[in-house]
Amino acid sequence: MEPFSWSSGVSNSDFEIRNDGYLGNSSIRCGLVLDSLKGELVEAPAKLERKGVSAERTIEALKNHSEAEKRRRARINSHFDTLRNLTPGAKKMDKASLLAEVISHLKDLKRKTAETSEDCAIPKDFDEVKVEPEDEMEGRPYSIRVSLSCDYKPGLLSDLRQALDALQLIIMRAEIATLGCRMKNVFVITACNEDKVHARSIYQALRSVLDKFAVSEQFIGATLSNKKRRASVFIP
Amino acid sequence: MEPFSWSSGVSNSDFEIRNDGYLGNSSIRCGLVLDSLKGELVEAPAKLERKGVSAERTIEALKNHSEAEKRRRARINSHFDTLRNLTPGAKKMDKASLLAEVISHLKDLKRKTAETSEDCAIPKDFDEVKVEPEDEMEGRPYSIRVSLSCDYKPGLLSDLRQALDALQLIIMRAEIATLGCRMKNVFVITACNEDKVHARSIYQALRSVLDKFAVSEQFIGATLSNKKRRASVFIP
DNA sequence: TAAGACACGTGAGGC
DNA sequence: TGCCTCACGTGTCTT
Repeated sequence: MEPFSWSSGVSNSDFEIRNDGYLGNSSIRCGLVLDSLKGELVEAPAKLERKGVSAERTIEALKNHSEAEKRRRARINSHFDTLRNLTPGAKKMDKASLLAEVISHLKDLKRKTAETSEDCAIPKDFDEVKVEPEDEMEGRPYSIRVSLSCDYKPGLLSDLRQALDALQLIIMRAEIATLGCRMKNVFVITACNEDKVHARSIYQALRSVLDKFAVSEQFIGATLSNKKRRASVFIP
Repeated sequence: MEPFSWSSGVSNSDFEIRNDGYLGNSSIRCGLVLDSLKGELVEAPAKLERKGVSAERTIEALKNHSEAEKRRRARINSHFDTLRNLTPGAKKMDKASLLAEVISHLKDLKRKTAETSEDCAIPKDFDEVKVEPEDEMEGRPYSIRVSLSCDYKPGLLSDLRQALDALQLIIMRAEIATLGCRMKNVFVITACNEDKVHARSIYQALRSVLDKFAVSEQFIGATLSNKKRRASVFIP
């Protein structure tokens, strides 16, 4: 039993015809390819024999084509290499995994930059206290990032600092951004001792400081704070 | 004149032999390939005829192979699509250009994050005043980024502020980071009127403020009216 | 042996 | 027509 047959398209006469000095593109091959749908070897679609094209020109074109394709592959692969070099730990990684890694890296960086610019750039219009774990602080584990937006008030910062001191926390980093009368404050803190830092108590301590200042404002009067509030609107 | 010859390896007997039910991997092809170095069609290197392998198994293997390769290509291409989607303005871009774009984007983001973390994170050990153009501020053109590291001193910030006010500058953004006794300060500023901002005069104004405090430290012990001064510090 | 990754040469299709 | 990009099936090397 024969699974396929040579007889149909690849007869001797076929070869003789194709050997007369004029070649179609695919007549270099014998014309048998695997048809993966049918699962058998079939005759390749017959090409027109171009009567006006010489074999030399066809070979020349074919050579140019394959060389151009080679250059294209080289170009792409050099970019792959570059990516491998500037992606940490992605050396000797196959193309698919490398691309996946690059994608996640890209998303990561995008997220991080968005976060940092949100972090420090512009105080929010509304008051906010945020307490979240900070994973990437070298050395100290269990450090915590606190960010809060509020109106600027004299004495508020030192009160905040005292509140954190009372909880026996070390301030690793402090950033303050102001815009108009608004203020944004970012702390990175760890515990003095090796105890775990309790986000909830930090939040409550800071919140109560802010509340204290908010209450004091109610007695001062609304006209001043209105003016201040308006000041925060006029700059991007 | 014939540029190549069919006679050498692809005789009729060759085909008959290869049609006996046992095929080597490449015997499906006729065995003629383009040698791009010599620029002619040459006989492909002859494969061993594996006597123990049936044609069915070979076809099966070939099918599996090509399908696996298809899956691999699909995997890679889907990553290319993902990259196209999350790279701004890289829709409908060919693979090489896309990769180049991704690479420059990646470098850009890396540089930006490094800059911002250098910007704001930790005050330098040595005193420094840096004045540089800020390109990416929306709305306002000709804005300038000023960053300076120095020891924290009471009253220094308000003096800096007065110095900038004297130059008729608007403070768009102010960030302050402290670590121990050191302080880092980043301002983004533009001119009040439409005049071009002069980096040199800004630098000199800030430098003279720092110099003043450096000198005054030699005479005074810096213990005086700490709290009062600190209260007036953070208003842009 | 089998499965995976890669480079290759080729055909198709877009300007 | 020529040049370019892409998908395809294949040969080869590695695990």
